[in-house]
Amino acid sequence: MAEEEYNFSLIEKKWQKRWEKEGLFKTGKSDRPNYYALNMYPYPSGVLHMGHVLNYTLGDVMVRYKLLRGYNVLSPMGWDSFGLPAENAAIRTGVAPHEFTENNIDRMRAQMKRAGWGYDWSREFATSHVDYYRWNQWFFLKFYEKGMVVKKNAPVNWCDSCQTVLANEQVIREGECERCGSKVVQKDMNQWFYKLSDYAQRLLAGHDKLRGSWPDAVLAMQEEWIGKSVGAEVVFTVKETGDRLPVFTTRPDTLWGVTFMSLAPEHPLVKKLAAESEDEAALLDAVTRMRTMGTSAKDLAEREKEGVFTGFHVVNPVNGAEVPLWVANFALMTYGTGAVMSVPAHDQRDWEFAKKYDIPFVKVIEPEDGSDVKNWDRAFVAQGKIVNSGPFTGKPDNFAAIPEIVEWLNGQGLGEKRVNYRLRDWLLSRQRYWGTPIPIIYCDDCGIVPVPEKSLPVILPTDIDFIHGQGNPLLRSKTFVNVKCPTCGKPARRETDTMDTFVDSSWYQIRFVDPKNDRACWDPEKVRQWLPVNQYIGGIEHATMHLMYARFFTMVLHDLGLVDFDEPFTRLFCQGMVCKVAFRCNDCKWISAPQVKAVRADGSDLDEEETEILFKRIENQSLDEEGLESEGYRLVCMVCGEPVHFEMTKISKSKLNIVDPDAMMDRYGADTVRLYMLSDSPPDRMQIWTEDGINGAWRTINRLWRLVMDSLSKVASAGTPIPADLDKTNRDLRRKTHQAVKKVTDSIEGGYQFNTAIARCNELLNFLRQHRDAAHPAVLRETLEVIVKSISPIIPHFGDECWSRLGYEESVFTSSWPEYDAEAAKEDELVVPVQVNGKVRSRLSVPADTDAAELERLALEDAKIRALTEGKTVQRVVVVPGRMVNIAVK
RNA sequence: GGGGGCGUGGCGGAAUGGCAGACGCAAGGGAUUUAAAAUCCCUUGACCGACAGGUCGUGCGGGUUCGAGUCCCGCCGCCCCCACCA
Repeated sequence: MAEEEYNFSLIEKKWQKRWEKEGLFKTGKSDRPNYYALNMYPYPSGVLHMGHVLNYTLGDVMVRYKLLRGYNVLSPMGWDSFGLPAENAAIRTGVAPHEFTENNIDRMRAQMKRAGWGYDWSREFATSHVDYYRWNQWFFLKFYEKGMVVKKNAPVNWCDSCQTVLANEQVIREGECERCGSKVVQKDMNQWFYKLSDYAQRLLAGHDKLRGSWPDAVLAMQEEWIGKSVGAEVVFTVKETGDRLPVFTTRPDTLWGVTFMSLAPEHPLVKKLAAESEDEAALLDAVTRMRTMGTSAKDLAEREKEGVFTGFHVVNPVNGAEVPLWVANFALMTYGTGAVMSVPAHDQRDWEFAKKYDIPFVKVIEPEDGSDVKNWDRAFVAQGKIVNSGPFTGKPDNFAAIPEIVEWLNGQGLGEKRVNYRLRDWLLSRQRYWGTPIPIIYCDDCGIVPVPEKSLPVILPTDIDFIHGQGNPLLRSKTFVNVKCPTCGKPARRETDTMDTFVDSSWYQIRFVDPKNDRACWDPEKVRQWLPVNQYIGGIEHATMHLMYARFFTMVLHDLGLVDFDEPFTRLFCQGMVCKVAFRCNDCKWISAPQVKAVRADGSDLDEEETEILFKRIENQSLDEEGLESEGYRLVCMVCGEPVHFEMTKISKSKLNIVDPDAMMDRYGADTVRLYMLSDSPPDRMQIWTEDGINGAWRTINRLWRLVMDSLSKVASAGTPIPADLDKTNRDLRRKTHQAVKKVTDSIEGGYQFNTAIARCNELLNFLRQHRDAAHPAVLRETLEVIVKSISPIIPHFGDECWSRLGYEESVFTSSWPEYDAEAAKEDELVVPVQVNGKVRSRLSVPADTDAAELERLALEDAKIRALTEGKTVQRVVVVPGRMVNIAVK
């Protein structure tokens, strides 16, 4: 038999050309039901990484599956092309950002085509093109008219390395910049904001709609980020000056226990009181010191509570008590009112502060044991009896009494119910060049003047000098900055800040339905046809950034009457991280695998083969650090000789454990890479990359190929009917085939379980390999077609090649998903386990339709069972026909 | 401190409350080969046993059930997110 090697390189190119030529993924009007599948579009960094490969492969499998299921599928791709890397490259190399961006797009588009991902490229756009970003400006004006965008002075996050402010959401763990990882500092600045916080309640309420179709983790993160808390606002008064001082509290039940008041260092009242203070300088000094302390989570956790007494007092409205007013480093200006009523007996933070500064404790909630605050070693925060609290003294359950207390406060005019959110407004301005210019003009006479709609777009100028450390280059572009005031015509100046690039990604999913429209942002008819997105796929790192902004933006667009839905993504799927073992040297930090040397405990070298085996075991986790040591090996750094440790971690440049998708496709082809990414684990879990793993996927493809090729001479021509009177082997083969159809379909429909779908195909493949010689030609064809179709969304080039070898002219993706024949899948004989007291003791081979009574009879008659039940009392027999028999004996 | 997720062989992982370990990787043995690669066949949870077979086994402790990896309660461990949020 002539062996034909699977030539992936020729085959993949051939089918990519055909799909493009035949417009397989071009979408227009159709009678079929619509399905909009979207993957998070990439920033054009220039190269795809493995995270992209997993993301886009998942999306592509769904697109092809839905095509086979008869849908009219929209699968677009574009570029999130504004942002810092292009601008930084310009500073470094002198290449203009647009040029850098275009080059990167060309490279990545070629990589995407090579991976075989099917997109409607006629819809492609890049957000840095004026045809796109002009609509950012148009939306800005619409938001402005509606009062959804404001300019305000506020404490903001400043990244010194990126030379720009950042939104709250873009400061990640430990107070680092989301882009560059540098420490972020707080500054007071006058900036543009979208009023995200106005939508806190709507964003939260929307979760009801999304629950079940978005990952729980994402909803939980958003909920946490929105941070709703219900409580009361109570107005205290500064005794000496009469200034009103409202506070927010979730614990109005402890109002009678307030023994001091804390102001955030940035609180406006601090400056005012300092001016009236006897020792202004000392107070301001202390406050300044507090403000310059770090704000990262780590800093905060390690930092001691610190404060300074202002010399002033406040009056507690519920009982007239006069308590000292402090400035404290734990009070945050950005939450509540910036002032905290402090109850040391019933709040751990206040407890610590009061201990340090010797402030009194007043017990107002009594624990069950009746103990006193003197005997506590920490604040009492659990449920208890209200004591020492005016009209509420004696209430048995403090938490249950809260609504009543709030009601009373309201009646007395002392306070009212208040819902507070942690969510802050979305800081929009960026002091950088490569973004959408904010369409605003500043006029000395007219103030802030929005650019009139008819003067849009405000085009980002290209005559720009990029100089490192000189701030936003737009400031130096006289032709850009100098402009006439649209209202009075006098000389005025343009806003030089640009928009956060997350504005671009907040509505790109809508633009894809009408990407070339130059008269409107979109045609409402096309939007109605496609949106909201049926299935969105991307990384979970966007849970509180992009995904939150896009939801907000959609809600505002809805309220502006521009769309008639208010959630952008009906279903969301988040893929897991792609990980690989990484090596860390004590001295040089992360090092790449080739820089690691394995030696024996005595320092002697290993030969090449031993080394290879050892590293393979480390890579596939069959050897951990302990095992390595106990086997008498250790790893050393080839650069400095220091010991080396290893761990499984996300593939990244900085950890030096990257896998280059191009190199993998050179070696194994796109289909093998795709198959491997999906075959091992469920796609929402961590994926581990190993050489052995990709090699296994390569073997699977070749096994399949040989099976199909070796069968070609035997398969009947398409359409040959399957005879009615098949022998047992052929009936078995048909049964397995149709059981596989059902299982594969369920695996895909039941939530992206491609690992089990692939396993089912493998099972069928293994079965067919054993029985191919006995297979009837028509049955053989049926089975082969099921395998090829089922696997084709995952390895599409392979699928189409096999499909054409099976004699079809058209692409497999224009055919239809295999049809499940329940009759053929039915078992005619079953092996039913018989348990005694829950343990399997025997098995019965019976016709599939044997009823319960018959099963019970057969089970009790079974020799093995009788031996075990002899002399005992059968108490109960549970029979589940077709499943099992359980006999309870004593 | 709060929230989310997870815990099954040497590894990734399968199991509508009903035969635990599908499928794959790694490992061992064999066939083929001058040799290697590739391919094909067999074995592979642990323990006892020559075999037949038996015993134990899904992080730990309880519970519900004829029957629990799966459901309930209480622990332990790991991962992720948030965190001086009043």
